[in-house]
Amino acid sequence: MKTTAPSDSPAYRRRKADRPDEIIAAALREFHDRGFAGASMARIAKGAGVSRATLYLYFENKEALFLAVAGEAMAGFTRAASQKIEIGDHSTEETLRALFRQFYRTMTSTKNSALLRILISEGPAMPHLVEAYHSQILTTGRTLLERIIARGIARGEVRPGPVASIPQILIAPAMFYAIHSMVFGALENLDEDTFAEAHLDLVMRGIGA
Amino acid sequence: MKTTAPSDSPAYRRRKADRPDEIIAAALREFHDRGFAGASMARIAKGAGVSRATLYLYFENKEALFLAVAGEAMAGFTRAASQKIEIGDHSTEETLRALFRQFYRTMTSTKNSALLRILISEGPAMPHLVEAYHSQILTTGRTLLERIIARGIARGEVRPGPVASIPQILIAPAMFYAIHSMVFGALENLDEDTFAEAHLDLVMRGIGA
DNA sequence: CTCCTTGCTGACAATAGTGTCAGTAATTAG
DNA sequence: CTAATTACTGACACTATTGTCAGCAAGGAG
Repeated sequence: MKTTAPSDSPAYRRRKADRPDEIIAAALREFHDRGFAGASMARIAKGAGVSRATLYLYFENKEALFLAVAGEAMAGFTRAASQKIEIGDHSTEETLRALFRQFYRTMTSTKNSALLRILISEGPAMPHLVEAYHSQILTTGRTLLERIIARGIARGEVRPGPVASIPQILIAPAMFYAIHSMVFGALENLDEDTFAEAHLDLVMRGIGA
Repeated sequence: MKTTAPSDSPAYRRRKADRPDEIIAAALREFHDRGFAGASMARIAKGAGVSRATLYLYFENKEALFLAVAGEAMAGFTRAASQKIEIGDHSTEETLRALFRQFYRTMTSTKNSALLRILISEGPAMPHLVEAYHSQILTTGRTLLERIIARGIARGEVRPGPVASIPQILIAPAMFYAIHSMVFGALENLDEDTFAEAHLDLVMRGIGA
């Protein structure tokens, strides 16, 4: 009783070009919700609107699909980041404000919070993934912050001190926020703007000259 | 050829009192390494030196064991925390220094970093666990920070401002540190003392009057 | 319209894991 | 030393999931 005429409206369409992205999108959701071990290829297939066997047509196995998902999320992250954060001729405060804003917006997108969760939960079992994230994202962000701080010191806007040697600490509140809303978002919603403002205030007073 | 005389040295000992703790300890390792779905009751049993069936003698099923593990970790956390952090008559800086030190020491213990990882990865599937953590630990910590800040303001050591309304942000760097070493510890080791010092410096300048 | 290529699927092992149970043997009581 | 108790185990049934493969049918080529 599904179709009046069996020959009309084919059971499936051939869409070789679109499949990988659709599968990756469905897989991202599943891995995000259930982690690597808990994810089921059957559910991913259903989410992507294909049969389970099709997954193996495009990805060698579950782990290959997982790495494709993570790689895609990382690519998206760096793509979004490199767009806006070029250091212009603004003050240190304005530069950091723009950087943080970008960071908050990026980290609260499902895609990147999923990447973060995945990294934390599956890290021990996937050292090459951790390594990739570390070299592709962390070191980039670190040198960026270093440049901003060095410039701030040169301009007399930033005071040299222990913080300057560990620039990563400046974005810690943003990561805290991301994780907090990821885990406790349902129970207690920290307002993003308020938090971001407090973050910038803390940092600017904390490192200001 | 295992034993010369079969009747000597029994195949197992009955140790009803010690089993639960040993099982929970083995389970903590397994859940930490593999997450809930990835954990295997067989490996936990082997780690605890008992047969798999014995686990079901003490815990109804995998989830019950998991909740026992998480509950134990939380109890240990609050036990350790409530010991030291009573607010004495020290300056705000000294109070925060002691609090942070306690926090760094606590969070880098395997037990609590495991709890954190578990919470992040299994949170969506275990809302009651998230709720328990939130009410037992987060709110306690929050009110503690609030008291410290309020006292600091009253004394003129702390400046009122946006940070004062979101006291959680003060421990964000410590959580950042915990997660960073959890995920990237093998690749890049942030020195705990250096980081803690920068943390305190950032916070004290950030909120100081 | 007919044939051919190939994207896609349903069905098939094979494996790994959970939870159960009757029975064994370690320990205690008498 | 004997009997009763019960902590503990090995083996079983069952389910869920992964990865494979021969064959069907969608859609272009001629």
